[in-house]
Amino acid sequence: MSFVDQLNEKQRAAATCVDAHVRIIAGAGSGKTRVVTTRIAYLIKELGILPDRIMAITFTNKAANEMKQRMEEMLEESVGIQISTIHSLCVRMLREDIAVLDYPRSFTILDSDDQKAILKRAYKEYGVDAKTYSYGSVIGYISANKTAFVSVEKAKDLAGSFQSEQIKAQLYAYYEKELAQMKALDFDDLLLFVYRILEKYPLIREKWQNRYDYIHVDEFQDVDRLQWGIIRHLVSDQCKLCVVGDPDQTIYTWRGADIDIIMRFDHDFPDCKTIVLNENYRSTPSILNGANAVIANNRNRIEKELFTRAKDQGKIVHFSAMDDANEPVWIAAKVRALHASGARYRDIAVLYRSNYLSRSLEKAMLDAQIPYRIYGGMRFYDRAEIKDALSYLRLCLDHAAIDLAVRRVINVPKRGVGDRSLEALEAYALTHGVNLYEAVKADAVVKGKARAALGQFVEAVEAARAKVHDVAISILLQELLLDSGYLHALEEANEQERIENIKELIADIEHYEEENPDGTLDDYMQMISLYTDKEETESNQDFIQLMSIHAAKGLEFDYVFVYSLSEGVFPNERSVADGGAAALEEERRLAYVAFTRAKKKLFISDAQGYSFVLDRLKKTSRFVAEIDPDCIEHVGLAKQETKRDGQEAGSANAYIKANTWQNTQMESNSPAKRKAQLRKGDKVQHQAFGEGIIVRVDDGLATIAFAHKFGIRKIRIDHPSIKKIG
DNA sequence: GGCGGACCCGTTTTT
DNA sequence: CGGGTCCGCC
Repeated sequence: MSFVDQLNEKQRAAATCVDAHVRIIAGAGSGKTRVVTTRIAYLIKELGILPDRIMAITFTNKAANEMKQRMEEMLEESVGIQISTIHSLCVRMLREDIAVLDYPRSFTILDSDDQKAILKRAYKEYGVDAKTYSYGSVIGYISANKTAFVSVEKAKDLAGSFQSEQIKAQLYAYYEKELAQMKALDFDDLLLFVYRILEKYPLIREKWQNRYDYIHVDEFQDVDRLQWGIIRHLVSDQCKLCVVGDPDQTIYTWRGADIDIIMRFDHDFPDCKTIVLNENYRSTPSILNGANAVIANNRNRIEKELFTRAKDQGKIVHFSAMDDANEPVWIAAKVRALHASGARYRDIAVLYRSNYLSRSLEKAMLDAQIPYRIYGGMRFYDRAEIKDALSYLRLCLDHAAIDLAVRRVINVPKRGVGDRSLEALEAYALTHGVNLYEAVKADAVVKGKARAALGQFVEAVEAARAKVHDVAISILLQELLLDSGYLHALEEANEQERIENIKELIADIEHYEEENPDGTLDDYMQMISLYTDKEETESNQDFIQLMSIHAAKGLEFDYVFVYSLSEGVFPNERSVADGGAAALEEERRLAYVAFTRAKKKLFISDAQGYSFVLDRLKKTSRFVAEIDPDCIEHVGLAKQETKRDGQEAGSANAYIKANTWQNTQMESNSPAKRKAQLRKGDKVQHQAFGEGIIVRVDDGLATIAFAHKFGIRKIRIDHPSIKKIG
C-alpha cells in the first residue's frame, strides 16, 4: 500500500506532482499538513530522493516540530529532512557564511527586551518621552522599515518635515548604529543579512541552491517580501518549489505578509500547477457554513466555498453575558459540562483576539478548578529570572554585545549599584575604550559597599569564564547563579516559582546537552534566541488551552470557545483605525481562522455592560451577525432581548436590532478631571437606578452608565443618592 | 545615592 | 496586572 492511497483525488494530485512547481490553495481543515508530509514521504520512499535534498519551511517552531514528528511516524524512522522556520534556516546559513559581511560566526541575536533596552538609551539621549512614543510602536516602525528595505537615510527622507517621523527616524538611526557596533542581529536582520549575502555573492548563492532539490513552504499566505526574496534565491533551475497556503487565512499583514505573493505565484513561475483543496475534513456543517458566511463578506478575496461531508453536531452557540464578569464564568461552566459528559480538557480551547484577555479567563478557570494552560503572552524565555540567568551566561562569552548583559544583571541581585554608578561606569568605558564589563573589572569607579559586591560579581564571572570550554553549560550556569548570589537572593525573597523556573531552565539545558554533545555555549545561546517559548515537555496531563487566535493558527480542537466578541475588541479598534477597510478584512479573516479551528462544536461569547478598555458600552461584534443565521443559536442576554421585543428568536438581524440601544455614542472624552472620592470606572449604587459605572467625571458632574432600563445619566458627584460600592 | 512603596496609566497580533 | 515614575526614607 502506498502513502498516497489515503488521500483524496486532489490531495493525491498535489502530493505526487513533483516535476513542476506547485501552488496548493488549501482551505481550512483540508488536510494541507497531511499533503505536505505525504508528498515528502512519497519523494523519499517511492522516488528514492535523498532526504537531505528536501527542505520544508514552516511558520513556527511548533509547526516545524509537529511536521518532524509526523514525518517520523510516517517513515517509521528519523530522517535528515531539513524542517525549520525561516528564521532558524537563516541562522544556520549565517553561521556558515556571515563572515563575508565581516561579522563573527558567534553573533548575538537580540530579543525584544534587548531592543527595548537599546531604545531606552536612545530615548534618554534624545530626550524622547516613552509615553508619546511607545517602545512597541517604535520597534514596529523600525521592523517595518527594515523588512521593506527602507534604510535609515531613506527613512529620514520619507519623514520629511513631520516631527514625529523625524524623531522615529532618528531613533532608527541610533538603533542601527548600536546594533552594528555590537555586531548583534535582531530577528529581521537574520533574514536581511541572508538576503544580502544571497544577492551579493553568487558563489554562496549557488552553494545553497545546490543543496536542495525540493523546497516546501507552509503557511505561504503569510510570507512577506523579504522572505519571498530569500526563498526565490534558494530555488535553482532544477529545484521544485511547493507552496501551501490559504489566502483567507492571511493574518499577518501587519508584519509584512503580502497576499499578492501567493496570488501572483503563477506570474513568478508561469509553469507552475495550481491545486485547490476545498473539502474540509475538520468541522461540522454548522461550523463550516457559519464561518463561510462570515468570510464571504470580504470583498478583496477569491471565492472559494469549502464543503464537508461530516455529520452535524448542533449549531454554533452564541452567549451574550450581562457583564464582563459573567462571560468567562459561562465559559468555565460550559467547559465543566463538556468535561462531565466525557470530553477531555485537552480537546478544549479558548481563543481570543488579544493576550490581555487571558487574565479574566484565567481567574474563571481557577475559580472553577479547571486545569488550564496559557500559551503566548508571558512566555518561558520572557520571564525575568530566565533572562537574568541567560544574561549571566552571556557574560561568559566575550561578545561585542556584552554591555546588554552587564546592564541587565549588574544590580541583580541588588548590589547597591544604581543609575549614578552605572552612568559613571559607562563614562569610564567610553573614555577608556573598553566594554562595560571591562569597566566594572577595572574597579576604578564604584566606591564603598557596592565596590565589594561588584568584586564578588566579577569573581563569579571570571571563575566561570576560566572553565567555559571545560564544563557543561548547565554546570556553568548553576555555579554562576550560586557564586553571584542570584539564587540566594531568590531564596531570601522566597521566590519559589522563580526558583522552579530556573530549575526548569537547567533541566532544559541538560536536555540540550544530551541532544547536542558537541554544542558550545555559543550554539546554545543562538538556538535559544529563536525560541520564544519552551518546547512543551510531553505530559499526559489534561488541561484546556488558552491562546490568542494568532497562536492557534494551524491547530484544531474538538471544542472551541471564542471569547470577547465585542466591537472594538474583535474586530480590534486600533487595528481598524490604523488600517481601515483592509484591516477590517484581516480581522474578519482572523474570525474565520478562529471559527474553523473547531471540529465538533463552536461556542462564541461576548458581554454587555461597560468596557474600561474601550471607554464605552460594549456591543456585540459584527462578526456574530455575519454568521449564517441557520448555523447559530443565541443564548443568555441576547435571547432575552429578542424575546422581549417579540421578535423571532435566533435571527441575527432581529437580535442586532433589539440591541441598538447600545449604539449610544459617548461624547468624545477629554481628560477626566478627578474628584477626590469618585472616579472614572468606580462602581456606584443609586437609590433608584441601582448599580452603575462612572463613565466620566467633569466638574463635579458624573456620567454614569446604569443597567438597561436607565442607561446613561448625569448626576452631581456629591449627590446623596449615589454612593460608591466595592 | 539607592531602594521600596504608592500610585498612575494603558493594554494587538509574533519569529 | 505590569511597568514606569515619583516620593520619602535610609
